Amino acid sequence: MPKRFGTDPGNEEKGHPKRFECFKKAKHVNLKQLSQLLGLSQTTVSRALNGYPEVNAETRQRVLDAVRETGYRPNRAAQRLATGRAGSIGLVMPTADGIESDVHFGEFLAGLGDEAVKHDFHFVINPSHPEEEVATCRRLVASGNVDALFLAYMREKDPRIAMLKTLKTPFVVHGRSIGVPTDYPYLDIDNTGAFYDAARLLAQLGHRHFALINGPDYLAFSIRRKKGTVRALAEHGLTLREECVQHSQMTDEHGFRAMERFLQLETPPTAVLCSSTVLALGAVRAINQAGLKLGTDISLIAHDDVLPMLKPENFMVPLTTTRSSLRAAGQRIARRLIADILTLETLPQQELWKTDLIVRASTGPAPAGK
Amino acid sequence: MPKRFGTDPGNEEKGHPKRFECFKKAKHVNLKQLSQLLGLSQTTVSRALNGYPEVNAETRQRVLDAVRETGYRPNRAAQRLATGRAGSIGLVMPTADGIESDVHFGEFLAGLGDEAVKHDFHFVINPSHPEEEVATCRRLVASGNVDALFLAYMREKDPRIAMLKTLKTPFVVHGRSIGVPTDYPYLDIDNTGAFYDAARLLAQLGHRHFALINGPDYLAFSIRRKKGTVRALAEHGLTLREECVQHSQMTDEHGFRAMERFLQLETPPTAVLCSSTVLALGAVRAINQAGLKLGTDISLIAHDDVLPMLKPENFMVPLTTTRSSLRAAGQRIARRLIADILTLETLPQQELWKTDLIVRASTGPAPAGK
DNA sequence: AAGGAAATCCAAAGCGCTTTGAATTTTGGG
DNA sequence: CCCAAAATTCAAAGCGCTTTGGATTTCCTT
Repeated sequence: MPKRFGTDPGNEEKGHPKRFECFKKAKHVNLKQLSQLLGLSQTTVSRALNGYPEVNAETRQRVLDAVRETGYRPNRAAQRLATGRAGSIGLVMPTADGIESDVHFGEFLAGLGDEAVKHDFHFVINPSHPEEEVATCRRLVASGNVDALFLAYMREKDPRIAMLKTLKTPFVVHGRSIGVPTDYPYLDIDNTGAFYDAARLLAQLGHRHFALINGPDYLAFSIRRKKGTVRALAEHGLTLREECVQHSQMTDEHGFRAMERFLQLETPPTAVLCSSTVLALGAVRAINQAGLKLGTDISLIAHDDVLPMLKPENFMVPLTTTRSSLRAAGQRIARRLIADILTLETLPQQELWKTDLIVRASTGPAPAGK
Repeated sequence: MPKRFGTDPGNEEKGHPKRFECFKKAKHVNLKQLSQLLGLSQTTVSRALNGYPEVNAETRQRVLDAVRETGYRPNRAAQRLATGRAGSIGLVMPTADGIESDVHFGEFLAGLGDEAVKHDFHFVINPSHPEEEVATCRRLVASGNVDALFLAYMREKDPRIAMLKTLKTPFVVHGRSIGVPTDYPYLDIDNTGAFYDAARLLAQLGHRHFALINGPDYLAFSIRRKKGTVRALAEHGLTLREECVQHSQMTDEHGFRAMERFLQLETPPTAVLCSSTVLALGAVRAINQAGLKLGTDISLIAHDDVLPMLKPENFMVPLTTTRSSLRAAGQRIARRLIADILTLETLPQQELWKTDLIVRASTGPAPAGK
């Protein structure tokens, strides 16, 4: 039971506002006070601040200066009420047994937060079983608590996209679906290209037997990475054997088991691609355990999301990687989402980031005779 | 530059509200409409909904029924403006090179979100270098964008607590600091007890040489876990050798290296405690690599935060663990935080959760003669 | 120098909710 | 049956911002 407030302390100010302003450690100035201070109307000040054109340049400058001096910050709740915008972005966090509430998510989130906090944007974090993602999205939008949505963990023919397009809520997708028109706003990295480049490098180094330790097979990025790999191999007259492909959560353990399995094959691979440095961790372990020398007996390239806690250069044998910062992607998406909200123009923007291929010690020429 | 709206579509409703209400797929009912519908004043309806006592029981029921029928949901922005409460909770996310924006954080966050979304609470996620945490907290509170703070990653004599106590913003700490009065609201698990229990079990099984693979040495939970271990050993006339203690980020790699190092000692430990299943992953790997048999040659107990992606029962040799769900902690803290905000009573509540000690196959009697 | 367009600026009306201060109805004791 | 106290209910005043619809001024054209 909420209890009633006593007399609102704010009322006591009424008598001698000036006095109290000194005491109450700069109790936030509000628009009214600011405009009085400037001898302008609230309208004009508001417009000056929000970049409307019908304000004299000089006046605007005066306002801006005053803002700096007084430390004025508009009350977000009031803005939200007046504009009808919620000032926050929603994100559905997949979460269930065996589903990746993983390292990668945290890193990405840090990027989002980084940017959002600069603009006083909030988050509504809505954990959801992957099965119910569509419903959760819809509910989130309907709640009116968010004015933009962030989507990730795209699948093939992901139903969320079509659904979101019917609503008028802006959204940005991290990744791209497959098999649906790509006319929605997204930010993705060139997964196909990354693994194409990586595989090609290894092929050029003479490797003929490849393996791929990938993410879950239902996620779009996994599919693309495989495609890139296959394509590069094809160009060298090589194929990727199905028994040399692993699809699973990107944990160390899965990396380990996959590699272990590969090494027991009749003709084990000498070149391995990993979808994450986390997977690589396990794979390298298996390689060591088998007594093989990374970079000599077997080459490995991993995709590096630039997780601060797992740096490829710190591996015993530094890892060759395709690199793209997950955090940077988070920042960028937050920026776009916020821009969308503020301008109200949902330009279906698409961005595809190239990855860097960074050669370190884990890659070398194919061992002779293999 | 924000562009001006056209004529507000909402205005068109004015003429024939009834008509449009049918079209605009149940455009949210607001308090005014609801009260008219009931033939009551907004005041009364508002009070009925917020649990104020001066409302007739029958009237309240009528209101509640109407809410159910109309699907009325108060506009949060308006509430925030009227009450001055922000309806959101702030969290400072430590993030820097080598700092754990780790798995554990994501899991905890899922718990927070789970609960918060039920009450329409938002988050303000503020990444910050650990060095600047105090300043970030202060700024976050000053921004007026949050009305409660969540703190984690407690250190010894953590300065944030004293700071927060001077502010009037409610907060809940996940964990407990050390060396400062514990008169603040916290939720912690009994780390000392957990590791005491674990170490005692191993001692009872005849183990005499112990090792501890712990989290960062500056974090309170690490300190407590070590203390619990030492205490249990002392009761059995044993000591924990300094060279058998590892403090580091809780990654697989650190677990591996630590274990590797231990096994090279003159007298290697036969009993190992790990602060996380993630660490255990690495440790187990090192054990296998050394050709030792887990549960026979060497026993291991890990603390299990119940990460969905790393279940102790799925290890090759299922892990004996001390268990406490991180996600449950997140939920509980969110609940408390929200309660604090709504009732405005900052009762300095303390909770200390006991952990479960679950015996699986990774523990066994000390090998003979060791 | 007059008239109209363009440039600026303003008063006031909300946005949807909470809370105050007072009115109205019930209830209970004498 | 009357009156004060208790129980209910209400009208109206904000909360701080945005936006509409004018008002006022300035600047050009002819």
